[in-house]
Amino acid sequence: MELQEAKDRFVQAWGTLATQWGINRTMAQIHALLMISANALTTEDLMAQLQISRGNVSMNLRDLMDWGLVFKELRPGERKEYFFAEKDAWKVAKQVAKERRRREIEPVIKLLEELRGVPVRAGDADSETFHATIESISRVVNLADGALDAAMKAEESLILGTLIKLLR
Amino acid sequence: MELQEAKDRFVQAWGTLATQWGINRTMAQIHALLMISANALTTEDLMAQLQISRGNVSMNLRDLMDWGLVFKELRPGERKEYFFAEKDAWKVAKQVAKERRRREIEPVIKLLEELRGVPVRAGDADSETFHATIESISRVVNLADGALDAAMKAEESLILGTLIKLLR
DNA sequence: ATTTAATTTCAATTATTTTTGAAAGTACAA
DNA sequence: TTGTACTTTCAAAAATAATTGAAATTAAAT
Repeated sequence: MELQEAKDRFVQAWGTLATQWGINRTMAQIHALLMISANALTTEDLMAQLQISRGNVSMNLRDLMDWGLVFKELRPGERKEYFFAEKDAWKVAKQVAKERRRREIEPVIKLLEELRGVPVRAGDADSETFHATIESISRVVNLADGALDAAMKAEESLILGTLIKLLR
Repeated sequence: MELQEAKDRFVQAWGTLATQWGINRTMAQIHALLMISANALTTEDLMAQLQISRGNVSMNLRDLMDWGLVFKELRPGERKEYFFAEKDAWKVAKQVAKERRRREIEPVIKLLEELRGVPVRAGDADSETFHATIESISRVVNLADGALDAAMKAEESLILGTLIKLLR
């Protein structure tokens, strides 16, 4: 396989995977392309390589920067902006975990806290099931939240070591 | 808050969360409703409570059964089918992890293996970056794959214990 | 065998999300 | 200050995903 073909396959596959996880295909493709590029790229480069419009590149780059996955580089004497991505996948995973935790898990934890406060009516099967399920979900969500927090703070090697212990 | 209001809020919130994770809103709502219902529900119940069509219920129930999250109950002497969900959130999480791993992670691992096989051209910065990034992603994806596998096999208490160790 | 009570399927519709492209905005240079 | 080279914005269009509803299908009861 040629390098160019390999790159294309990677960018394509990453875009497809992203849609299955609620992430915009183009955003994932831009990110993938920046991750495998040795040099920072311009808007023009991204437009040409992914065959997409200027506006699309601009908006998705902004989102990627909001997610803390892509950065802007300004070169002295040049007007146009260059973009590059963090290439260490462990750092990327930690950043994604951090953002999803903040944006999605935290609001859910708040809702679950509220729902746990709804009074149980003893003898009412529906009320009891509701409570038991909310409690069960709370436990797991808090567990996941703690796991993400731990992973965010941990080194990759520490997680790996822990895993090996878990697996044997 | 009334029980009915609490249930509605939960079903609604779960549907919204689902869309952020690439899961169909209605599928998540049906699942949520079955999780907090003491009794198995019929297609009619789901249609009425979620205000959706028969076809929609039918298709999403099939998907939920494919995911191993919802089951069918046949009552002697009754023609219609009753549906219920696993209510233990830890078991649900394990099942989801198992399915996503099978459906999504495994194909990615296969692709990454292939891309790792593409020969590096020493001195070519783009080729070297491509390789380094693919290697880095492979490490993290395999780590996540192992973590999911471990979590699938582990008891909740074991994960919790491990987490506490990680956190201190 | 026929009727009946249900479920499933899928083409057409509707809703949602993404993308475009051109106008507006920004800011550097002359 | 005007022009130039770029970036951002956003209403409209296009693409994609979800939903409907009625016909087809299934299978239990008569």
